[in-house]
Amino acid sequence: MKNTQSLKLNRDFRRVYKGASHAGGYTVVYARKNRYGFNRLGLTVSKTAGKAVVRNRLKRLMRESYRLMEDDIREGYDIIIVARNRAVGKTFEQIRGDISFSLNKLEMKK
RNA sequence: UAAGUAAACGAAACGGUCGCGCCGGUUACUCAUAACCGGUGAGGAAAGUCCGGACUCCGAAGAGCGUGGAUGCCUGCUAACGGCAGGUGGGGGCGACCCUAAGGAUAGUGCAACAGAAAAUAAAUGCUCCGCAUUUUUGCGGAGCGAUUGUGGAAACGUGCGGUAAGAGCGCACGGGAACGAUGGCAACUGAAGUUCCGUGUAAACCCCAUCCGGAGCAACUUUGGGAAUGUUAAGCCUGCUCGGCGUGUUCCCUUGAAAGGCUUGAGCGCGUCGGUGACGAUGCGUCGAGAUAGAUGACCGUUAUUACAGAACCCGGCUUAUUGUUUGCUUACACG
RNA sequence: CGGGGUGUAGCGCAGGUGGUAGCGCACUUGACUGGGGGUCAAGGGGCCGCAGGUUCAAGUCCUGUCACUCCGA
Repeated sequence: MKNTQSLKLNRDFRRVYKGASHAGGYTVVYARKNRYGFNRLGLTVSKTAGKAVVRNRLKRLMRESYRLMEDDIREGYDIIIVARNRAVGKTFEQIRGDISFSLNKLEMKK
């Protein structure tokens, strides 16, 4: 993704969790403004969601959803997408629509 | 056709648009990096982490010992193994075929509930004979005996006949078991003829015997700083030598965060040939097929008949577990020829 | 990567030295009360996570396996 880095450190995650959030049907989206000129994306899937294959599948769907709407998102924010356990087995369109709705609610779209 | 049994193979393919990790090339840039082009990119179990190794460190990892651990029929294969192959003994199945921790109970110790006379140096109820007492019934004492008796998983080799006062492998016939044993086999084992003998089970109870094992693990481990003190012994540079300097060595203090290596060419893979019943070995030719670091394989669409279990994190050989499809050999039953 | 623990009645736990598995709460029935609560009495409920083995006999011993959970690097 051309204008986005991945969010890695635990202290960064804890900082973002204090920011704005919106819970959708399958995901929860957190966002907080950062000091950089680009976005940072963190993905979280709980261990209770399933085995490694299931968790990787969810992360890929979430990353692909973000990639396709990256151009419409305002820059300079840290964003975390957390998958809820009920998202297991859902299609790409369901996940993408859920994330898009949450980002609109957070007024992250340009 | 049905049921069963043993194996083998596969784990989607092709195309289009967007996107990701690594490698190579070109261009731009001081570098980091960016763009473009090309190549490459998860499994049969990658899983569980149950064994064995490689590798690294622990001063050395060589030998011995063990109130430690593991293994446990034999022979072989292998780097090694608790794995595999072939066989032996035992067990299951009508059969194809399958299962098997399978050394030692005359080295010693322990345990065997309940029931039963008795659960391991057998004798309670009893049976027979003798003596004494007693009207009889019977009682007491002595000697002999191991047949009988609700039990029990297991009861003193089994059945029959003889024999005897009563009895008893006491003797005989048939059968069973143990030790020795010809033959065959590298061995486990086999076990002819014959001889001797016949009081249980449990070692996945302690134990004995034989064999093997040093410990920890890639978050292993290695490299990459600053300052001070000490020393000039060895190697290197400044010089041909000495001295001196740099650097190196040792010790202490600060920094506890980061980067790089380890990281993929290996007991490798494919196809032949030869040896072996086989596991496997030898050899010829060809070939390079992931290497990330919050962890790369995704989204949408088309065609064909199409998906279950499931995602590498140092590597390799096994084992176990999860799970899908196809094919083949064989067995049994039924029907037809 | 390495190490440990747990699984037994609806729930929480004993029993781990082989010999027919218990305790508390809960549940059912009855009695006391006009009724409820409470108390008392009686009772039901288990193949001890699963599979196989050793043994006369396994919750207990052995092997494999599944799930949950904790600790260390």
